[in-house]
Amino acid sequence: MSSGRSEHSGLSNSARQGWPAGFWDRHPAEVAADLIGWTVLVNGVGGRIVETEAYHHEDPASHSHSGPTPRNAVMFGPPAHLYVYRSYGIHWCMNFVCWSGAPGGAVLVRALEPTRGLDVMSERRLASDPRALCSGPGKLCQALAVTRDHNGAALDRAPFALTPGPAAGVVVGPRIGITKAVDVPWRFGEAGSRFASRPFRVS
DNA sequence: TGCCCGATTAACT
DNA sequence: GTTAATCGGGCAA
Repeated sequence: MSSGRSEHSGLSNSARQGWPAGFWDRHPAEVAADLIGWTVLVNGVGGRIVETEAYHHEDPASHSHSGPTPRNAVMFGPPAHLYVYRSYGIHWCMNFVCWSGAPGGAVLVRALEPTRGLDVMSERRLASDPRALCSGPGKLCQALAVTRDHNGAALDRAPFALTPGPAAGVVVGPRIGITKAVDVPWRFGEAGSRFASRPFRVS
């Protein structure tokens, strides 16, 4: 990777990335839905986002619900940055911070359709089936080698690249693995994708 | 300081 | 369907 960018074009970083103006300054559920179909790469390795979940500062299930702490501080910082946390003492999970009139919003990236660096991801995951590489928040962080070191990183700067792309359609459902606000339909996925962590209920 | 529990995963029965 | 692995955050004592 590493092309010679960073010229003084007068464009913001987000404009160079092709992000729509104000994209991140919305409710996390809107951002989460619109991120379906986009491509996220870390050092050139990654794929299309096919599953996301939204978390909001007033949402009991969100890490940001009780206000800023050392762990979730990034959620209260600028949008389009990465919030990475340890899950069950074993896995890493990554979120994209967004803004919704108040700080504390984020989108959990739950699954990717692998498109770049399949060989590297297979080595990291010790799995060859493409559907086993990024079909879960812990799995995709392992496949992309995302760890606490990336907490607070900007999405428009190396090693990250996040670019818009089309989705076949977006399906919605309740979030997974939480015990509070279990009925809020803030899980989003690409319709018909075989790379989700779990299937969406067909409506 | 100690205890409980979690935005998970893989390997079981 | 059930469960162990594993550890840091949050809260009670």
